[in-house]
Amino acid sequence: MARPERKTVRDVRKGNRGMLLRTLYFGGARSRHELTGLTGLSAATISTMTGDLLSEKILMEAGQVESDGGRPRVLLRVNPVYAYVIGVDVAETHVRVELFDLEMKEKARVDYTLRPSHHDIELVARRILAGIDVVLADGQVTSEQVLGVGIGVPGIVERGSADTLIHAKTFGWDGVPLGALMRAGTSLPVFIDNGAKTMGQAELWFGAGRGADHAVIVLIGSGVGATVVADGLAVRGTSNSAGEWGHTKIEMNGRLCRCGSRGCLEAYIGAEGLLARAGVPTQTTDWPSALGRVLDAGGDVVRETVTYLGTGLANLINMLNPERILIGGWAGLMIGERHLDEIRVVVGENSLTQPYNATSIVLGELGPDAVAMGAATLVLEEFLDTSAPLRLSAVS
Amino acid sequence: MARPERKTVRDVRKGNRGMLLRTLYFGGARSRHELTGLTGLSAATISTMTGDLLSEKILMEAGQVESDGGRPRVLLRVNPVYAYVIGVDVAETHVRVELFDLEMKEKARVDYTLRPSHHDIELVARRILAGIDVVLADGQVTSEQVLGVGIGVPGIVERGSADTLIHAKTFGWDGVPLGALMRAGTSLPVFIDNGAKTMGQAELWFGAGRGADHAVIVLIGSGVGATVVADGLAVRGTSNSAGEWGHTKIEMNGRLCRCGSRGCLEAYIGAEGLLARAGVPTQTTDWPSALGRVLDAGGDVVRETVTYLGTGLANLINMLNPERILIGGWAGLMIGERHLDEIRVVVGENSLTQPYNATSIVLGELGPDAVAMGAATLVLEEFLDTSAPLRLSAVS
DNA sequence: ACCCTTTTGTTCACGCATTGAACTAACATG
DNA sequence: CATGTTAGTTCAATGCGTGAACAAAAGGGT
Repeated sequence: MARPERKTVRDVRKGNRGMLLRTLYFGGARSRHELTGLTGLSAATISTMTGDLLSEKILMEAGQVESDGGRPRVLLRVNPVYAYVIGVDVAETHVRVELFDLEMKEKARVDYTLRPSHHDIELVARRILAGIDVVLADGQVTSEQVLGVGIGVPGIVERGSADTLIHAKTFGWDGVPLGALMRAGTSLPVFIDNGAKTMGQAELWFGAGRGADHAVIVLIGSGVGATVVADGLAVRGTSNSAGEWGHTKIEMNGRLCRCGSRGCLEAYIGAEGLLARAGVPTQTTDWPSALGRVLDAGGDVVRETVTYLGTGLANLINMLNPERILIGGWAGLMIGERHLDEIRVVVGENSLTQPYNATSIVLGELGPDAVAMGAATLVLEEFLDTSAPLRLSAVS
Repeated sequence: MARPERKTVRDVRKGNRGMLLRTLYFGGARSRHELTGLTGLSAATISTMTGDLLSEKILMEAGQVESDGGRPRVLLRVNPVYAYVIGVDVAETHVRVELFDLEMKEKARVDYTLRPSHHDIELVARRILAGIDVVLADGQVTSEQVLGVGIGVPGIVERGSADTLIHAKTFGWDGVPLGALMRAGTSLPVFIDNGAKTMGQAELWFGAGRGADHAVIVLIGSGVGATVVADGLAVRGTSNSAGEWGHTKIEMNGRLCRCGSRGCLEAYIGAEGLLARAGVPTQTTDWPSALGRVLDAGGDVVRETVTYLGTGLANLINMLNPERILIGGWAGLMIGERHLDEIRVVVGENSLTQPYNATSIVLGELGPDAVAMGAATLVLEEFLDTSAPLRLSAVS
C-alpha cells in the first residue's frame, strides 16, 4: 500500500523532464520534433524544456538532418561530459574505482589488491577515498563535475533510515557503517548496494536486459544471487535483501551449504559447490580454469549441474513470470556458454507452459567487470530521475 | 524500464485526490485539519478538494469533534453508499456473485452451483450476467450506481492488449475470452483476475495484510498459489501469471504432480497431495474433514508437511524479503492453525537470518470466501486511483 | 532574384494546479 | 459580550502544459 506522495505542479516538470532525458539517453540523438512524438509532450513544452536543458549544458546539439523540402531538424543529445559518475567494486580480492562519463565510457580506473586477511572496513574506506582522488586526477575531472559515487559491496546492504549498514559474513562485516565512513571523507553523494545487484542493474540498463520490464538477472560465481526486476524496477524487499536465490532450497536434506543449511541451490551450481562435487580440491586451485576442465570433461556432475540450474530457473519463471532471464557471473557464463540449450530444455520440463513460452533465457553481455559500472548506474539513475543540476556549477 | 507517462497539471489533481481518498478510506473519518497533516497538502487544497468531493457526494460529513476551546472539527468520511461494486467468484463447484457497498459490506449475494461437467464458458458468462441482475434487484441498486464488476477465475488470466483470455486446464478453458463475453452482456466495466490473486488482494487490503508494503500471500487449497506484493503493488509478471508457487520444485525427482512434473511443492502440501501421501483415497471423501483427521492424527506425514511448507516459505523469504507472509486457503488455514509455531521454526532453519528476522508469518483472516470480495477490490482500486465520478450521475 | 511550399521550432495567452496569507466561522471562557 | 483559540475558506501569486499564432530555415520553380 505504498501511498503516493503529495504532488505539486513542479513535480510535473520534474517528471516530464526526467522522461525527456531518459528518451534522449537511451534513444540517442533526436530532434525536438521527434521528441514530441516520443514523449507525448507538446511542441511548446519540448521547446522550453530543451531550452532549459541546453542552457544548463545537460543537452547539446548534435548536427542537423535534412528533412525533404523543409527546415532541417536540429538533433539534440545528452552531453556526455556534462558530468561524471564514479563506480566502485568492493570484492574479495580487490577494490576497484572507475570514473565514467555520462555515456558510461570509462575515463579512468584504479585497482587496489586486498589481502584476504585485510578486509578491515576502515582500510577499504580509505582505499575507496584514495581511489576517488586518483581517478579524478587521471581523468582530469574536478570533484564538482561528479554527480556521485556508487559502491557495490558483497553481502546484505541494509538501508536504514539513519544509515546504511552492511552485513557480509565472508568479510567479517556485521553491520558496518560504510555510508557514514564515506561521508566523513567526501562530500559527494554516495549510493551503496549489493554487488550482485549493481551488476544486475548494469545488465538491465546496458547489457542483455535492455528494455525488459520483467526480468531476473542471475549471478553465478562462487556464490549465487539474483536481481529481480518487476515493472522496470528492482525488487528490494523490506530490508533490501531480496534476491538471495542461492540459498533457496532445491532439495530436501541435500548437500550441506556454507550457509549452514542443506540443499541450497548454491551448494550445487555455485562454483565452489560445483568443484567440490566434481572432486576438485577447492583450496589452492585456480577456480575458473578448474571449472573449465570440469565442464569440458562432462559426465554426471555436469549433467546434474544443468539439471539443478535449469530447475532453479524454472522456479523463478513459475514464481515471477519474467520476460527475460539473464545468466551472468563468471561461472554462470562458463556453464551457459557450453550448455545453454540443455538448460533451456530442463527449464521447459520444469516450468508451466504459459510462463515458459513468455520467457527468453540468454547470457549476460557485460562480463564480471560490470559491478563498478552498475554501481555507477545507481548515480545515473538518480540523475535521470531528478535531473538535479550540479551542486555548484548550476549557474555557470 | 517502465517509462513514466507524460504528466500535466490535471494529473497532479488526480493523484492528490486519490491520495486523499485513500487516506479517508483506510484511515477512517478525519477532519480537514487532520487531513493536511496526513496528506501533506495545504489547508487551501484540502478545502477545495473536499468541497469538490462533498458536492459529488463521494464524501459525506460524519459528525463533529470538539477541539478544546475552538471551533469544532467537522469529520469527513467516504460515503459508503455513493456507489457499489460487484465481485464474482468462479470456482469449480459454483459461481457466486456478490454486491458490496464502498465499505465492502455485503448487500446481496447469489450462488449458482456448477455441475462438474458444465464448465462451458458461455454458461458461466450467462450465470454471471444473471447474477448481476439478481444482486442489483435484491440490493435495490441501479446499474448506474455500480462502479464495475470484478471476477476471480481459476487458471491463468492473460491480459492481452486486445482482450483478456483465460487458460484453465481443469475447466477445459484454453484461451477463453470471458472479457468479451461480459462486455457483450453488460455495459459495466469488467476486471478479471486469477482467484488466488483476488483473495490475496482481499487479505492485503482488508485482512491480515493491511499496511504491508512487501508481502507474500500464500494460498493452499487443493492447489497452491501465491500473491507477491512488492512496494505495495502485486507483482504480475509479463503475462500476468506470476505467483505459481505450487509448481515450484522443492525436491529433485520428487513426487509426481498433477501438472506432469516432479517434486512440485503442491504435490506435498496441496490438499490433494497431502491426503494422497497420508493414504486417504482422494476420490469421494469430504476433503476438509479428511484433512482434519490426518492433521490431528499427526505422524510422519504431518511432520513432513510442516517441513515442506516451512522450506517453501523460507525460499520465498530468501528470494523476496517480505515483511509479512500470510498463509491462507482452507487447507493452509487448517495446517497453520495447528502447526504455525513449528512452521516458523522450520522457516528459521532454512532462511537467512537477516531476512528471516524481518518477516512475520501469520494466518489469513478472511477465510476462503474472500475471492469475490477481492475481485470487487479490483474495481475499488480503480476507483480510488482515478476517483472517476460515476458515468451518468456525475452532474446530479 | 523572388515567391511559394514545407517542415521545424518558438512565443504567448489561457486553463488549471498548489500555496501562503489574509480572512471568516464557530466554539469556550470569564 | 469581549476575547482567545481552533477550524475552515478565499484570493492573488506562481508554475506548468497546451493550442494557436508566429517565426525560421530550408528546397524548388519561375
